[in-house]
Amino acid sequence: MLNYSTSEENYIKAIYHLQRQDETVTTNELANELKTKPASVTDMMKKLKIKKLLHYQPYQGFRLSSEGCKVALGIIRRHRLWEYFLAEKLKFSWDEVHEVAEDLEHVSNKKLIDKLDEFLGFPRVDPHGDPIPDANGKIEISKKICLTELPFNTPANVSGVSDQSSEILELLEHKKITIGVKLEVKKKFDFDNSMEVRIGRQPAFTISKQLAENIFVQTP
Amino acid sequence: MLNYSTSEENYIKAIYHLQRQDETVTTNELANELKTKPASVTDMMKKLKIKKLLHYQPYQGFRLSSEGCKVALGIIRRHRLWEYFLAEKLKFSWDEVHEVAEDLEHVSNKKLIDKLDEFLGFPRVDPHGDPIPDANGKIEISKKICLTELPFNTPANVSGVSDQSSEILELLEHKKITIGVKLEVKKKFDFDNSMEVRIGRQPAFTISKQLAENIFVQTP
DNA sequence: TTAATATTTTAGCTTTGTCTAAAATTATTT
DNA sequence: AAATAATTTTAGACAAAGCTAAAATATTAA
Repeated sequence: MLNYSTSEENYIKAIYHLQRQDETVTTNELANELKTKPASVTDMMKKLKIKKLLHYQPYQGFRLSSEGCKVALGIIRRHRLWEYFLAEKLKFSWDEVHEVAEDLEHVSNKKLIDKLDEFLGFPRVDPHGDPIPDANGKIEISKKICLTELPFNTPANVSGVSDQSSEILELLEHKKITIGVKLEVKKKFDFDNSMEVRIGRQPAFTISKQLAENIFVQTP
Repeated sequence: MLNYSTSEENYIKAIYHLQRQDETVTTNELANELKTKPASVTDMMKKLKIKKLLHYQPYQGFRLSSEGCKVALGIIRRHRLWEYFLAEKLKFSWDEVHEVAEDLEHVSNKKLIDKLDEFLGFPRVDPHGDPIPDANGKIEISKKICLTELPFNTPANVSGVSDQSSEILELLEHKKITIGVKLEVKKKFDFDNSMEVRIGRQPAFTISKQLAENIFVQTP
């Protein structure tokens, strides 16, 4: 596996994330994501095409090649392991880890990352509930859905919240809803769209439509 | 505290280490240390002078300003804390940590480093026995001397070995001489320059001239 | 104290990654 | 289907950090 510059890595990672939703990524989308200019994107795309990391025909958008995907998964593995380390060991709060991991992820020493993985006990998800690729780049693809879309009686793990205000965190803490907790939906009420959910075997309790809309879960 | 590029940081760090021995650092010395060319050094010196990180008159060599020293100590703090982490937590061996820390040291997030320091229990020396500057840049200046120069009956901590061959490591392991161990010299023999040393209160034992020449110690 | 040698600096070129402005292409409307 | 609008690419510049070769300065030696 070759070595790529920080800039190249940031482009590869951004394309990987953007092409999840859409089929092919456009120049403007990527420029917007990376807070750069379309002309810079085109320059880099030419470079990454030569390195065989992506498929790209002028004016037709681009997507990662299988080699490009492998590289992206390596970067994401590093990013998420560092996020886990920062939250779990250094006691960074949930919303701080991403920014710091953005820098750490570019230190690409395979032995370092594999030993870090081992030290952390081979975690399978990062502090936001996103899956961590293993040393071979394998990743558990479990789609993140909104709690409002979870069918009845289907256990799912809480994997994140979209709003990160202190107000919502206060409420989540009170209701003992934290990342990784296993939830299932028992009832929904059409009147106000509130729902009753249950954590494990504990008694069910009610959460509002507003809260449910901000909670994301993953089914294994 | 401003932010500096990886390249600038490498120059600052190298000057810091070189000016320990000598008073003023020369272009050739620095080029040699950084495996670069004298012309590149001159370019960077002009840049660092403008940033007030060093004192420099053309053809007269250079030394760090007090601001430059502060920056250097920050880099060294990061480097040595990561070295400690790699050795202590990730179980990297002694001679592997330096190279990996060379990359990690450039991630300059103050909160990250201070939390790492706390997580590690505020270690005072790195795995080579070199002191770690604290969050304010204070460093315990204890000179590293060769075991052959240590006066009789003066306890000192083993802080490193110059040779790192497997042969010497085997011998050190056998004699239970590891980094941090407190030693004192009891006797020297002029015939072969061998010496008798003692670890703590244990019985004294003999080490050869060749071995003593490769062991460095620090007096508190 | 000149002359020869070594060191340091300058000048000019290269690469990487960015930018702006203009040209080319694609998409949308009328 | 042509005209307008939006997107994308090209062309040309710039800053950072490096290099080589030549010029300038210091040092050493005769």
